[in-house]
Amino acid sequence: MVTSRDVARAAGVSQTTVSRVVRNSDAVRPATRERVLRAFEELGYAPNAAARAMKTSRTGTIGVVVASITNPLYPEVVEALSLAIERSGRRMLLWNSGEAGERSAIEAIQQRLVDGLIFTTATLDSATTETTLTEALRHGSPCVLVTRGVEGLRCDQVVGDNRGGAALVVDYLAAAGHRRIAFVTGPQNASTSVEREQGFLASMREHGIDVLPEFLERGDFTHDAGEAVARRWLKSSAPPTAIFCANDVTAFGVLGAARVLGVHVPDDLWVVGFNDIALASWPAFDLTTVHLPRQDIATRAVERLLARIDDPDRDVEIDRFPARLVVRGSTARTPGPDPDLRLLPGARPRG
Amino acid sequence: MVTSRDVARAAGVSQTTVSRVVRNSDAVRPATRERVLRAFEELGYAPNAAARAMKTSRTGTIGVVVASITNPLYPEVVEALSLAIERSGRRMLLWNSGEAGERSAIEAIQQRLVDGLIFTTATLDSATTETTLTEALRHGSPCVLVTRGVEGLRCDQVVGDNRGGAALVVDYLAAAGHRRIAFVTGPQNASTSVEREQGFLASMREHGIDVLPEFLERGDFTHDAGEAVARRWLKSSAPPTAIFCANDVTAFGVLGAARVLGVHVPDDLWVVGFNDIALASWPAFDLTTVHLPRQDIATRAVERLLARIDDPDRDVEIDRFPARLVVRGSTARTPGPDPDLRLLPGARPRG
DNA sequence: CTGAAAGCGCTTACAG
DNA sequence: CTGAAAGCGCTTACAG
Repeated sequence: MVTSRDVARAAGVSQTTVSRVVRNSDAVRPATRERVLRAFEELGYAPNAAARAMKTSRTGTIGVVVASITNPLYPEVVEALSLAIERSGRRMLLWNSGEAGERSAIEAIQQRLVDGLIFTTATLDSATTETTLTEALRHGSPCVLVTRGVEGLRCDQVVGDNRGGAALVVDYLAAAGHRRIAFVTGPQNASTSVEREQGFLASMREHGIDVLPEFLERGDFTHDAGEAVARRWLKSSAPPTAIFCANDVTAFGVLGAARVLGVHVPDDLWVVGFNDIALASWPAFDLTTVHLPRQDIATRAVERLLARIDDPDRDVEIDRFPARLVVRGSTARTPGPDPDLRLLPGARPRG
Repeated sequence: MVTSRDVARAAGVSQTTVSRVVRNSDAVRPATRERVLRAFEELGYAPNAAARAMKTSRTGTIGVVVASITNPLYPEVVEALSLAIERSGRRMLLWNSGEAGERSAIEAIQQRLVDGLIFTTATLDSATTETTLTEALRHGSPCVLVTRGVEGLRCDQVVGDNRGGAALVVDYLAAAGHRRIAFVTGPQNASTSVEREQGFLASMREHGIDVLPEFLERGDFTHDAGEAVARRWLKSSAPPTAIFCANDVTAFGVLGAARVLGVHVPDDLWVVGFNDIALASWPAFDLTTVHLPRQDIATRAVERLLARIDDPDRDVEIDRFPARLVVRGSTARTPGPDPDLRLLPGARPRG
């Protein structure tokens, strides 16, 4: 390995000067800098990251914890985060395995392998019980929650307006005359699922539409859950006229079931998702859904984390980004009772 | 920060002994170990990763370079790799941004931020021109190529049998009586695309089927490319009866175009992909495709990398895993001229 | 503008 | 079984 000492010898300067050139200090004479840079080239020098981290107690690495990268939402979240992290001149260490990944990430921050952690899949039990996350927060480790939040947790959080987004969907369906509206939730420990369900229920109440108990089903954010639930509903004697899913992937499963059973979308059934992932706009799905500004959320999350790393004692902040309805072919594009909905999807105020 | 020195003081032992307990050395009396472990708990000690890395010149971190995590193949590749990396007790640093990511990764290995690198998206120009990859190899940095290879490069490579997989598809289509077979390639600098095209052309020749020039189209592995090409073909006066795509995502685009144009699959058109990603089995696509053993490939790649890290001078090895045809609803499941194909997909020998 | 020296928090011979 | 000491490769006051 080539060290700064080797470079110093080759350039005929002290190791201190080499270090100054590496860090772009201006306290170096141009001619000296030149000589040192030439020695860099010749020897193929690269400063040792571990040594640097030890002195500065900064690694330049940000950890990101994801429950499952194969859920198609997360590649988009990870891409947005990695872009923001890269723009800040840092690197991304990724953990992919849910519970185990979270534990391993917490360990990493305690070992100072990363400067901070971004959790994309926090679970709601962190609000009340001791988890690896609460433990990390107690130790003062810089953490930010993104996408999924935990109300009441002393931790920076950057999320979307899930209740508002769900309400937009109900407004839209109700305005089009739907009454038999079914809802498929996600995991009960995900804030996204819980808040979307709350938004759905509250908005249905506001519109004076009953939620039939059999039209409220527990899902788990997977394609198969959506397919299974929809099969049951669509084969029943009194199926829903619209199915709203707590995420897009579940809605894809619903569309799959409809196709298999010969139920025509949107003539016989409207389907709505949540997240507006890239696949939603593919013609195979052409899914009406709720859009969240993913890149803005990711960028803000990284900003918050860097601020927290700089000043561990700053006040905790919660950012909530607005949702927007995106109307596509899985619901009728043709004018319903309220044509404004078509023209300004998501622009219509609630209530 | 709590250091091993703090723990030593609290436990009334030397810092050396603390280090021994951390590394699970057996040269510590059980009673002493107990006392030290208690001090760990009390103080919340975690060994500093940078200090350890500096002494051992091992970081326990493996870098993975991906061109685009939002191409649905790569979450599956990354998941398989991360599982294998985690099983080896190491961590994964992920770069997501193609060219820039590759450069940043190479920098990281030179700074000894990672012990080795896995490239999932090597480009063929590395065979002949100087790239960041060839530079890294020249410096003796441990690298492995997975999924995409570069023939003639002095680097461990773990890939699938792309030519053989493409031939399985042609065998299958030809046996079913197809003659008007079109092919959509991927990027010309990806070995997967090039080899699948070569396999397609060679097998078509073997079967004595002409490849019409207008039925060989350059794609780029994206959904939109598949959709655009298929729209053109399907609107022409003499469309193909089967479209074989160099990857699944392109085939999804073809299926989307068929749906939009009212072309029935598989009655009027057969569609075949390559990779067998999870989405291929969703009812929206139900895509016949070529399966590669992704987890086996990933596990082998990590093995090769760890071996290379241990012994930088060992011989370069190329592993090529067999492909298997998976027949689904985008091609007729009903018996064609050769019913064996249905019963033993992929089991039929070539030639 | 430049350099000698201390020290970041570990691991690892070495000596006992 | 235990500890004192050297040293991994940097950064950063400090002195000149």
